[in-house]
Amino acid sequence: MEYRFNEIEKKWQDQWKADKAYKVSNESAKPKYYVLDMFPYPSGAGLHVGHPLGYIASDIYSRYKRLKGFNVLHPMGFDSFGLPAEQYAIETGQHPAETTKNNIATFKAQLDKIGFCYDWDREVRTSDPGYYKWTQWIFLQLFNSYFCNTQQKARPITELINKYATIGALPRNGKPVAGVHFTAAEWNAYSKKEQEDILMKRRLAFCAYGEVNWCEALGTVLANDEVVNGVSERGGYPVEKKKMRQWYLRITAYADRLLEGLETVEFSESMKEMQRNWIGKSQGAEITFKVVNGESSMVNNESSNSNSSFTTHHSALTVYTTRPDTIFGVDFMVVAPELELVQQIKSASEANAVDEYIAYVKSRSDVDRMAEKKITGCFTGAYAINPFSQQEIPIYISEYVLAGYGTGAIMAVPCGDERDFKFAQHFNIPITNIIGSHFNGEEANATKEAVLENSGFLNGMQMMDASELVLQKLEEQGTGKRKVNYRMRDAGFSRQRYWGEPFPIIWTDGIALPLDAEELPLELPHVDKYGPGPEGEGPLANIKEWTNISPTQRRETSTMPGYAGSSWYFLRYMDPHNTETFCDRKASDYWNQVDLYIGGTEHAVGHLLYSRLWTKVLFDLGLIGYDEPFKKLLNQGMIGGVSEKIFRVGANQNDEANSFAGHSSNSLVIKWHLVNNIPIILRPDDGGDLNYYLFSLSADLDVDSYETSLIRTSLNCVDDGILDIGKYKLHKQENSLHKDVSSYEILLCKDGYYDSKKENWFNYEKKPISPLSFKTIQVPEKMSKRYGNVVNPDDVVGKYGADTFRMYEMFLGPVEASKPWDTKGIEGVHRFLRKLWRLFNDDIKGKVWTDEKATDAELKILHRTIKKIEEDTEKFSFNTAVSAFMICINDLFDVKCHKKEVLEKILILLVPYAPHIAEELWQQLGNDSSILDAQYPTFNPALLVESTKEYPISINGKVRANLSLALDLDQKQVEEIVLQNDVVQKWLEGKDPKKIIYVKNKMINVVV
RNA sequence: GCCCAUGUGGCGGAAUUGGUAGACGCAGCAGACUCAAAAUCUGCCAUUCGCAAGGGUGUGAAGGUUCGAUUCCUUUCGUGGGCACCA
Repeated sequence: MEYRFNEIEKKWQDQWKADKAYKVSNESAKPKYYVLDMFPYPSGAGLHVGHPLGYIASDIYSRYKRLKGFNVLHPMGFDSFGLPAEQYAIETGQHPAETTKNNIATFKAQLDKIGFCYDWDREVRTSDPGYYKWTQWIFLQLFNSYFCNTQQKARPITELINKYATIGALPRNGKPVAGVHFTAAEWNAYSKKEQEDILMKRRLAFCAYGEVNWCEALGTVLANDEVVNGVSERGGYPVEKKKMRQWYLRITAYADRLLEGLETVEFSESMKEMQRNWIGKSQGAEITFKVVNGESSMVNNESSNSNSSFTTHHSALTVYTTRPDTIFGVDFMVVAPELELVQQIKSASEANAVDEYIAYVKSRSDVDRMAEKKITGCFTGAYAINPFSQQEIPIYISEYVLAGYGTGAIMAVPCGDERDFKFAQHFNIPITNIIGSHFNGEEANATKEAVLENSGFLNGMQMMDASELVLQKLEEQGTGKRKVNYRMRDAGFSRQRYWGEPFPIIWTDGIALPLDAEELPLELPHVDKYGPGPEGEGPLANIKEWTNISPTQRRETSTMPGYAGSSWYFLRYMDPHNTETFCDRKASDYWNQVDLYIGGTEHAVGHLLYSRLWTKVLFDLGLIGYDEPFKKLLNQGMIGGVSEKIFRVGANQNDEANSFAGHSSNSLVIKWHLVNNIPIILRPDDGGDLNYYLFSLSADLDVDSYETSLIRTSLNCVDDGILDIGKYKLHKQENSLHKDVSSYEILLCKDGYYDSKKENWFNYEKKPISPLSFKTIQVPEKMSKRYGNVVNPDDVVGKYGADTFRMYEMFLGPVEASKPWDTKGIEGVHRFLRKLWRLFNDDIKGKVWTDEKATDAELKILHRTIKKIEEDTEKFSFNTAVSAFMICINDLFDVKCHKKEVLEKILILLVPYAPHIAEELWQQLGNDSSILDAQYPTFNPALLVESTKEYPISINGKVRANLSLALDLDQKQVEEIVLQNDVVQKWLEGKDPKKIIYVKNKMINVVV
């Protein structure tokens, strides 16, 4: 009987489904274990072989834990709201709900073929009304909460209202500031709208006008982490700054707790570091400088509610610095051009220049700014007064200072800051050196270890100590205070799109009123057109009857971003069908934190921070019992694709007269399609006729002198690294604008080696080459439909079976490592499974397993394997576990062991990795119950105890001999035996050894 | 520029945490079985000198600590990832 994996896998997948073998209960006497995968976005392209890597790892661990006696929750679902479905809808008119449904069906079919142990009864889809009802509900909890600074946690907003109505909002010390502080009486006298506006500034989900990343092409705003290098992460469209009313989550309030929480979870160091960088906490000081205007036209306006934190009059300029110790080195000030303050301090004589400069800055997009980092700026005509030296310091504006960070203004210390230094040079501002020889006048030196000079009362002090003293003085004078700053901004939470959760908010007379919980879910209305609405609003604004409830009531027309649904999905799995609450407290208490979370690093700052935030808020409000969602995070690497590339040769740089000379590499693409006899040059296989190449060009062509570039072929045209020219021509014909390919010549080139860095060939060796065999060049590249290098797991599973596929993906290397997919090695894993099969069944003889008693040697093989597999699985070292299985089967073959006593234990070890074959052979051994619930074998150390050890004997650290010695020998006995050894004698050359090192059970080293 | 990883045969990768470098697999070579192929099995497989016995060299590079270093330290180079006018 042979190993017919297709039949076996189908049979058991059906059986397990019928038996509900993966059904998980919330009631169990067993200890719980929660294994979670980052659920996929169901894209139209389906799964490729890279996706399941993490799923396989989590599946192995889940099954392992189950065998170990745990009640294991291992669910799967779909993050099914999002941009691509909507883009597709715009293009094709198909409703996102429809395409999403189809895509999910494809995904599920693909996943099921791999044999995962998901409890599909717990599946969640973020776009289901039954699911997003609770996303909306949690949003309302955020809306109805504020962050209490004394308790450092979220509290119901009603508590704040109570406080305002009874005691008001008064400063803890200092004078009340208008617009910020008020008494209870004042509060009670405010209009409803005024009260709501004040409350909005405290809500955890709030609405505000702010600069957002507006993407015109996508017709929506994007969160900071969705913008990469000034363009949208999805699609790569330009992004501009725009002031709009947006919803936000007040994640900045949780900055400290998000940082502290990292200490309590097992994430990789790099992952934690990324989150820390994103939060970007820094400690420093806010220092207030008095401002004098050049023409002394002092302004005296009330402070505005801009994003600067000005609380005093505009006769002052507050800056944020992490280096208060450099206060005497301040040679100028720089204010962000966007700040309103600029208008108030600019002097009459400079006003024109200032306005011109501001107009210039506005004209520049983020992309421009990043592309060319020019030094630009403009003097305002105003001066600031140094609070210690009382010196007048000129105030400039420049785009290098960001309005959104700190106070939007800096004190510039050119001797200690590179940017300040360059700015000073550019505008010829004299530089004060406060760090003596540390500053060479050529470039700034940001040292923290200098002794201060030219620094008034700080002279002679270490910078570190000076910081503290300056802070104290500032506080005494009331001109500054300690201040912690964060780079992180509040998270933009609205999108001008259709395919997302609608906000359960109705605008009434400009007040955002939440829906009642009973009115949820607020379902997405049906639309016919997905185009944007008027004035930058989303498609929902086009449906008047839905949007305009009454003359005074209007629905919110933006929808929630992609990360809304994924911020809490791990909770819904615990209690997916509950219609009363998002997740019953009993269920979330039972399953508690996710014990193991597996997913890619691409979500390091987005999804992980947001779900950590939501968890903390839910915890603060007493809705769940823990404030970190994920106990341990394992990052799987990305499996990349490999593109099969060939060379195209362009113009000969030296020979103008050549038939294809004179084309720049840019025009090559076109020329290649248009001009006859432009060669595609392929790296040829070994063997064949070198002259063919020279002959066909009838010239002594040196490829090195030509522009060469790599072009992709399609995987379909390549078999085992050899290009099929016929298929390739056909492929080109189908995909080319110019259907006539008859003129394309494919030529051979001398062999050489390929330098991937320079994308060029070097060092041609004169090897004979074959005119008929064309090797392609394999270049690792992202797996993408566009590149034609996608490998579908269905194909691999069809050819080798799910068990082989699972084990092979693990065998490729450590799960955390990124690597390109390469099908070549899969044969080895497949051979292993067939070999395992032959321990039970012979192709000719049929059943070969026996009931005989196992020998000690056989038990030793078994228990060595139990130990190794268990250890490796525990530490997620799945690649070495697979190799341990191979060693075990090889060993059992060597001793011809076909004994059930040994084999059935091996099968249990194998279940997590290759469940189908394990179950099949388990049943063949005569077991009635499923192997999925078998008991994990226990390792018996007694069986592996050895009495002797084959020691390597080294002389001066180099192994020269091996010697089998009893383990209970002491140093002296060992020395005697070792010295009698012939090889040792030879190396000693009659001398006495200086020293003999004997490490029990390890090695022996003789020092001569 | 800053931060974090990482570097081992033709290839993917092992190495019990300082103790026989290259497990396991792929590819390759030689052989067995077969009319043949597939499948399977056996042997070889870092490099170099040597008929062999046996030596030399070798974990990106250069130093150091140690009886002994892929592992620890210093310097340096390459690759990958993250952040990037964040004051």
